[in-house]
Amino acid sequence: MSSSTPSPSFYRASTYRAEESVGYLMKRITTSAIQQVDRRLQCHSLTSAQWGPLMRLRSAGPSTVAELARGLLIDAGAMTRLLDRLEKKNLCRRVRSTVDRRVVLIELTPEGEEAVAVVPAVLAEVMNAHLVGFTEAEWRTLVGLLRRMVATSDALREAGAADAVPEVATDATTDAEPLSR
Amino acid sequence: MSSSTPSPSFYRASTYRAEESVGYLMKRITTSAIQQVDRRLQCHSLTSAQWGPLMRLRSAGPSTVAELARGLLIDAGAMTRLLDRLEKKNLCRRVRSTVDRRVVLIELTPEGEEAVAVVPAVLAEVMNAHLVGFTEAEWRTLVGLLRRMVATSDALREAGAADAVPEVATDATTDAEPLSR
DNA sequence: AGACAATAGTTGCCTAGGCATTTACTATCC
DNA sequence: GGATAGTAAATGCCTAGGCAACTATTGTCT
Repeated sequence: MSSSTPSPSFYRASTYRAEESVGYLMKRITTSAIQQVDRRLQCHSLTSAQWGPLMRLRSAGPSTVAELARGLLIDAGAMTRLLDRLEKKNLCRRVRSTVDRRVVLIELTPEGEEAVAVVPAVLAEVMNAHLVGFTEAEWRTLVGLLRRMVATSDALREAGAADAVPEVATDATTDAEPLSR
Repeated sequence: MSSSTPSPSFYRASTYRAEESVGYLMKRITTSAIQQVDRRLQCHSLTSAQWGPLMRLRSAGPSTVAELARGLLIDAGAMTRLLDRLEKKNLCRRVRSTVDRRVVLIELTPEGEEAVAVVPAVLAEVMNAHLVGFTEAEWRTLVGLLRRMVATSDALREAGAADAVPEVATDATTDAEPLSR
């Protein structure tokens, strides 16, 4: 492995400025979006973290804790506690699997289905509001560029996971280590 | 107020899918970037939240708690506690202002300056790594689009703050005396 | 001068996420 | 068939952010 394209040099340590960083810009945008969504959902007593699992359960049906955590990019432990809060609010429930008694299936309650029903409209509204002034072509361009970055980040993660394996892995046969640790 | 351009309809409630949402895509990218930065800075015992204030202090010099919080898009209370941790690690120090005894100026310690020195290189490296495959033109396009979204989100926030003021607001005599702030 | 509002910072209470460890259960290997 | 490794979920300890209440200080207005 590690035969990847070299990184570009758009940013350099000596000239790095947050205002030009795509990371900082994205942080500002996502902060705003989360805030707007929160504001619209607080009357439904849903927080920014809580509609995620509910939406996922709605579209994919009953799922395990691990599946939800992976899909929402959070830790399994955090997911357990998030589900505790949702279950306390009676929006979802845990059902122990009978075939493999380790796994817990999470499913929406009727109240959960009702609560999550308003979410897609809110998300669409907030996203659209942040894209005021964009043409459809510009929007598609943006989505395309972001998708490429997501793919790159996935590749980065895989590469990192590979060299994070302290076992057998690569003992002395690593011909190139681009960014290891 | 409220004479703004109507929002586009790129997203609709009935067809909303996370995979096409710029919000979800940005979340995935920023999650990855934060993770990568954390990994590279953990040997310097700096977390993803902690290099922010240090960088800001480095480039802008001693600042107040409120300035830091605003620049880093976090709550003032959270900033107080973050500074507690940084001060405990001896990376910055609080100095009570003599002209206005309410304000606390935060300044880097020598250890803080040393610790933050490596940060720009890490940020540049991680950003570049996420932009593998991008031409410079594509990168500039992306930054341009993101900047427009940031401007839109700022406008959204202002508008929201405006209608969130239930008080005096526009009484009829407000335009007469713009005196002090 | 004294009442008043505004501001800067802090603190308490809540949700939230990361990481390491633990517990229960399952699969595998000899 | 029994030790062992692996897996799913949960738990403890940490950092972290939002919001509301509070304290101390400053500015303003009459």
